Amino acid sequence: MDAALKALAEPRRREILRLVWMRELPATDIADHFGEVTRSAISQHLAVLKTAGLVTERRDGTRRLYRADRNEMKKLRKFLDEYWTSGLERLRDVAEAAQRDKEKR
Amino acid sequence: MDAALKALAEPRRREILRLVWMRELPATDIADHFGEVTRSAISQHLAVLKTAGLVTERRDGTRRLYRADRNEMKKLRKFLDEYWTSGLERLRDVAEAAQRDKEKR
DNA sequence: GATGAGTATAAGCCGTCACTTACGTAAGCG
DNA sequence: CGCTTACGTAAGTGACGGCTTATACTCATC
Repeated sequence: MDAALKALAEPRRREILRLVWMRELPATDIADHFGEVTRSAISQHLAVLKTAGLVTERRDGTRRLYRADRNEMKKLRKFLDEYWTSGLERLRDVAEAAQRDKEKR
Repeated sequence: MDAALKALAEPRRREILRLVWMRELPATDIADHFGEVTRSAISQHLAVLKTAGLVTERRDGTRRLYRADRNEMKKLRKFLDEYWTSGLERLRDVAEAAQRDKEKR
């Protein structure tokens, strides 16, 4: 989850993710979309996305086809929705704060 | 939106955000929660979160009280939900890909 | 098996980032 | 007014991240 958020923090990776959101695309086509950057750079971004689980890779001959893993994105969304409000740690922190307040009085 | 995602990529900032999710908290109390890091570091994290709009600051005497801006988080969620599927650019890309396919044949 | 297309990986550069230490500032209090 | 409390800000450092250039890999084709 940490890796996914980090991966999304990079604008170029978000753009890639969008490109392969609805269809598979070979690395070259993805790279072509970014005129001002090397294929190598894109390849590295793809590696990051793949490691983060946000993208899947399928080989077809010499080509590698990438596609967004929408399910992983769904998990991320769920994480973002629930993380802040998840119970146990929440309660512990409230207790700690109350303790501090008490001590100060 | 870019700033918000970048801010969330840092685990410590997510933890801070969780601490001030349901209640205001002065900077010192937040810093105390992280035994292994300096107050200064936390202060800098708070600045990042504030710049990203994820947190609001309210002054009370010498203290500064922080609280999560839940509305901003909502906006972020919406962005994450819609970005990949937003129409126009999507269609343009599909057209481009089709063009490439055609040229290669 | 040599050649070429499609792609990853290695090495190195440079900017950014999280961190610490040191200092500055502003509000309350004696 | 001095002192303390609660904080931010400046400066410096080490690590990391994205980039390029150069090299290696892998699969099809001849």
